[in-house]
Amino acid sequence: MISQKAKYALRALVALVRAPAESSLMISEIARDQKIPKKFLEQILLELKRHGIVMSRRGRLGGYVLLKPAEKITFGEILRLIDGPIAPLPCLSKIAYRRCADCADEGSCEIRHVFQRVTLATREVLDHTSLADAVKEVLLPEGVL
Amino acid sequence: MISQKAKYALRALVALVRAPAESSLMISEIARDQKIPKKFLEQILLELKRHGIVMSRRGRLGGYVLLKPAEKITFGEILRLIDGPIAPLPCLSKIAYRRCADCADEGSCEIRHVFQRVTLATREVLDHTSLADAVKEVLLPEGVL
DNA sequence: TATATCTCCATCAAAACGGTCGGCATTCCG
DNA sequence: CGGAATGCCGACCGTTTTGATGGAGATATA
Repeated sequence: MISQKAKYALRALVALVRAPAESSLMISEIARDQKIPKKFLEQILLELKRHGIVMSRRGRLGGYVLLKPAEKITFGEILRLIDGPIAPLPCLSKIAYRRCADCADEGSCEIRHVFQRVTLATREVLDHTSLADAVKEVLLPEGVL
Repeated sequence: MISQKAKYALRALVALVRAPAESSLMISEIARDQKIPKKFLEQILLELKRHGIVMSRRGRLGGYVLLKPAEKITFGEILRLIDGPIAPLPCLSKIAYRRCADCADEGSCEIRHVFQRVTLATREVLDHTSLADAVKEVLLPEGVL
């Protein structure tokens, strides 16, 4: 399961993608529309800002905008940023590799072997699906992809 | 990430698969060989027993044996049993479906749409890989599958 | 009967999760 | 210039989950 926080982050970003071009959205707008606790969303957007996903303006007429084109922001990127590694085992993670303390030899670890396949399949989807893709898909009739 | 507990469960089961036919393994043997905290393993095996995966004998010469052939025990089954749903969103789970409180319409939820693909890919691997498969794979040279 | 094993229940510390609060900094508008 | 609206930031907090550990009891063998 992905965290509630990650879900909120993705929903907020989708909202920004759907916003009229060049216009920004305020935390409170997104919070209201997406039913996200406002103060929690604040934290999330701040984190996304620190990682260069969005930018913000303060004061009256403040708000958030995407910093990169929606085509260049993948689900994998956001998920790693909020929830950490995508791989189901630390010894399979790209961004946070750690040996399993109890594992004698990774090459002959049956569990690793199986989850390696899971990891590849998952990454295939998450690292090749952008926010733009996600928004587009929903507009199309069922089963197009 | 799967839990440490699930990892232990899978390692213990693999150990049972690898054990000489018809012979049982004691908690303490498995714990020693697989470097799993003994008391924790005890709980895990008990849980597997309650779910009909293994059976046990008490007293001197006691121990655990698989209750089903290794070909019939999948990674998905064990994982669901120990860690709960495999799906990354509650609204995509087979065994514990729950609506997302904040989601107006599942059909038009961009996030759900993307993670649906992840879920299918993950299930494809986990529900079609048995303990027997896992043990076999490791014996074979790289890249056979 | 002595001993080794599984069983069962209770407890526990640490971390993660999902928020919430209050104050400060910046920007706009009148 | 002053006030209001907005984002920024750090601290805090209650609950649940995780990863165990401890101890007494049941059961089987020799």
